[in-house]
Amino acid sequence: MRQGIPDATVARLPVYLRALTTLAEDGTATVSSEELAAAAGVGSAKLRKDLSHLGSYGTRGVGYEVEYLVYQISRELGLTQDWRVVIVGVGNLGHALANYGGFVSRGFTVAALLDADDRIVGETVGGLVVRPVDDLEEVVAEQGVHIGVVATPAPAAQDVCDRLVAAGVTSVLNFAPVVLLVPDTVMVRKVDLSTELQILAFHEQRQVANRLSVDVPARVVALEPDGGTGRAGVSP
Amino acid sequence: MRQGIPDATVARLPVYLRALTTLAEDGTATVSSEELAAAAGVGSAKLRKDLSHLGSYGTRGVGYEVEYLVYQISRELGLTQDWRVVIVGVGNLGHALANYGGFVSRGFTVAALLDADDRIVGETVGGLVVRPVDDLEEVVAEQGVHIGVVATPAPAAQDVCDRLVAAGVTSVLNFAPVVLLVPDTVMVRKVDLSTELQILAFHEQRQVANRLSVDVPARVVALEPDGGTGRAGVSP
DNA sequence: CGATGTGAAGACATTCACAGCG
DNA sequence: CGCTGTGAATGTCTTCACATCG
Repeated sequence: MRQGIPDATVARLPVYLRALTTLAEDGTATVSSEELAAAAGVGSAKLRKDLSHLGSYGTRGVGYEVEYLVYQISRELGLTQDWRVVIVGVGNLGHALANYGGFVSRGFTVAALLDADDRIVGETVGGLVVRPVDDLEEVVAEQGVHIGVVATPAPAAQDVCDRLVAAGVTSVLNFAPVVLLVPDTVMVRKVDLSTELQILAFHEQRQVANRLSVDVPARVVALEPDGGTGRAGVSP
Repeated sequence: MRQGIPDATVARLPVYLRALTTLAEDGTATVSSEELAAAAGVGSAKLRKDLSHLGSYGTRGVGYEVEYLVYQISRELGLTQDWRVVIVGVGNLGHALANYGGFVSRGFTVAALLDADDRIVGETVGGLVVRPVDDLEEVVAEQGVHIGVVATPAPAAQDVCDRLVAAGVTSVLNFAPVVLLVPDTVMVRKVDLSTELQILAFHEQRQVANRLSVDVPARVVALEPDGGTGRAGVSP
């Protein structure tokens, strides 16, 4: 039950959480695994297996109590405490991030916005005054920042990341199109537009190829199980 | 050799491609799997296995020719042809996307920017005039759009997605914090800030817990930037 | 010789199918 | 009876270790 939730499960918990909060707003009190799975875009067996890693929070013959499950998942993800975030780089993307409502909504506080450009420093974005990037170490130390968001141009990203790590940040969310090198003790997650588009392009290409060879019952096409639960078009 | 490159491999090819183009700009002619793997932040065995799915493009005892490998990966990802993209929703995030340079850089053309807000329609963003969202079907049909980017507020996302799909789009990149329901024939990938932050929070929480129990040498390892599922591990 | 390419082994994740409980 | 929770089976990905070849 406890001790080590699989990474694949952790990656899906936020999706379940979102579906559950939506249900809660609609006034739904309980859900079956079937219903919740549909709302989250996964199979019901996978959902039940995922939830079983947190404990036995369902009722057989009934389902899950929405409010209770929201709390349990939130606790497991560490959202019952507040995490302070610093955003470095207030360009187009940084603006979008700073104004993103869901950011603050659950457990995350933007401690500061930093930028290297004098023309941006001093501006107010999302209710915060942009500070010079030189304040980085000071901000991290004084505000007890845990998570750094790198939204700088590519050339500056590694340097900013190094400074974040040196200042004590142990989680980094990277929007710059570079591979950040960090010590083993630091966790990095990357969000990359071109990567996503390129993955979509690959699937588009294959789909077009399949469309052309529809008439030809080549035996190589046998890879597709087809029929009922074939490829759902969802991210891995 | 051909027929079915694993999804996990496809998700990493863009990373290799980026590392390779950087190397090419620096004038490097050949790389070993060891070097390229380091630049991409993966293990060398994994890299070789990944590349082996494309074919035998290396030279034993030497390594890979950078230019040649760039071409082969690009071709495999379908980047040798041009994919037309429509961006729906030109708020903060849409602005960032429209101005994102790497967007156009390789194989992607923004066919149009659409928005439902009259105050934004008519503005010029990233060199394009924002058009009303009512033009969606027309734009998709006339420009032969393959990929739709949903950057709208959450409540509008599913509706926009439905219209994209009905108009013939078969790949969708979703930035709205909702689970989009689509037919099996359509591929959706999701980019979600809160999801990423929540996954980081989970690992932060666990790291803090580990730090408190000092005697137990449970070292948090491997961060591994990747597409889709984030994997990271804790070694026993 | 040295680095690729790859079977084989192992780790991890998903799916199945049903026992067990409310 | 209906739905959860879970062992067992299946499938997928990663890692190892070395034969192979330029």
